[in-house]
Amino acid sequence: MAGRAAVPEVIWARPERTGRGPKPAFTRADIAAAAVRIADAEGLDGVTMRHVAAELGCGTMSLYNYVPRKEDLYELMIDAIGAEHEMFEPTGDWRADMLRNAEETRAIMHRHTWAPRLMAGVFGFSPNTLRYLEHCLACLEPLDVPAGTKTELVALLNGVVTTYTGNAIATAERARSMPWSAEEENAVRMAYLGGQIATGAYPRLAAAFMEQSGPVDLEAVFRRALERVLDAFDPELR
Amino acid sequence: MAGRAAVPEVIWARPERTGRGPKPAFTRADIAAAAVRIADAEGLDGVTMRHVAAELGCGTMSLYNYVPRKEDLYELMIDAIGAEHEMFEPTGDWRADMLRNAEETRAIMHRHTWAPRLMAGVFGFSPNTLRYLEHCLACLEPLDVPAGTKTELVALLNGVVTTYTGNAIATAERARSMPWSAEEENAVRMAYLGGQIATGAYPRLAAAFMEQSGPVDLEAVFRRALERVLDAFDPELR
DNA sequence: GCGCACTACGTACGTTGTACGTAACTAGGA
DNA sequence: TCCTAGTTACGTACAACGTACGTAGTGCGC
Repeated sequence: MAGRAAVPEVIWARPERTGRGPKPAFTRADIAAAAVRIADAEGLDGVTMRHVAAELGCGTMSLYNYVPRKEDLYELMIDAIGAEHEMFEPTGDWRADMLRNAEETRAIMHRHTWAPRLMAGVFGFSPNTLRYLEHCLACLEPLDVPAGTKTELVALLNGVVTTYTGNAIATAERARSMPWSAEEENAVRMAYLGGQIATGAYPRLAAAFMEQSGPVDLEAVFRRALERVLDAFDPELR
Repeated sequence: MAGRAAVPEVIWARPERTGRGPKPAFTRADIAAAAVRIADAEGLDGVTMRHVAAELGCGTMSLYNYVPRKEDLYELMIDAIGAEHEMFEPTGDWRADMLRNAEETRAIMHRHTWAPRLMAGVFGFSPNTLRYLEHCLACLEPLDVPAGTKTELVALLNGVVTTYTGNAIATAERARSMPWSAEEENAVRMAYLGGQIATGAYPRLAAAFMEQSGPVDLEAVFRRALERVLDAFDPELR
């Protein structure tokens, strides 16, 4: 009975150990840690079943005892970095707390640049994701809106963080497997953009580019976006 | 001299035709259309170089004359569906216009369910992307904020649309290559979530779930998110 | 203590992106 | 006008991927 299940399966629902047979050599945490280590060092494309198995020191196919599909390995990775969230005691200032949560998410993603790409595609109700969601709801206790609105706030804020951080990181991550640097690629793209603007086909876009002096401060743009999202949920501002 | 360039390259910067040699059999539009057709019918994973070439009726490697890397094929696809934007005459009501733009983006993504996955990763300054950005800036003409703020609005709004639509679509798209339906997978995930909530480990999350009666109206959630983002940029509300 | 569920993992298959080599073709410079 | 250099076309080949399958060994529960 080695076949793969013909029915959907959530890896978190399957018990890590079922009393029978030899003791497993690794825990899920071991496997997740190995995969994260590789992704950090070599990028997400370095995370192959063979490579993770080698990192653990076991045969490739042994991995499939723990992880039925590669996608589940990704879920393990997301859950693993979810543990890096600090889950601090809420201060009573929901805005400040949520801002802190968002900044922390961003920091985690910068530590693990492959995270945005993964999070965009996975539904993700892993244990640590749930704990983080619960933590956010705790921070939002002082906010006087329906619970449903609070989850919408968390979702929207997370989405914005992922999008912004993901975009900021995407070029760097992609450049990893290329024979050129992220700066070089960026320069080429900007040169092309400049050329297009110079054609006069995009007057308003041109004006927007002329307006700014010096390079864009992505950090500030990100922070402004967060503030705006929080504004949109603040009853005192409406 | 068949080697690939050792320097970053933007496909849009390379001329489609350089007077020398035999006439190319296809245009970039042909290729993009073929790839889009396949992705619509079989999902993004169906878009392989071999498959696209077969759809065009040429040898696999001939494709590489037009598209140096597969990633560039993706850029072609994104640009192609960008042409589906309506670029209507701005009405003078920037909120209504931007709402319409966002709804249109969402509609396009629902027509091409692979789009969110692609857009998340690509920097994207394709011709049609630029035209759409210019169109948005035209719609935002009546809004009295700096041009930089306007581009931030467009970016944020687009990010929210992509995130929300992408999440809504992700499960369906993934289920395509699996032996089970999206509904089945969703049911299993929800069952797991219910079980977790029932443990009492996530009291606030549990409360949020008990609060809602019936299934979530994703459409309404999406629309509320849009309104909130627009609110956040509306000077009259601050 | 017996049997069965489980772990371990080597082998093998189908598929992917794409490097490389070769043949055919055509526009510009002589 | 012819020559030649740059293009197009595409078959072959390779390395790497996810993973199905089979077999051997292990140890818990009855």
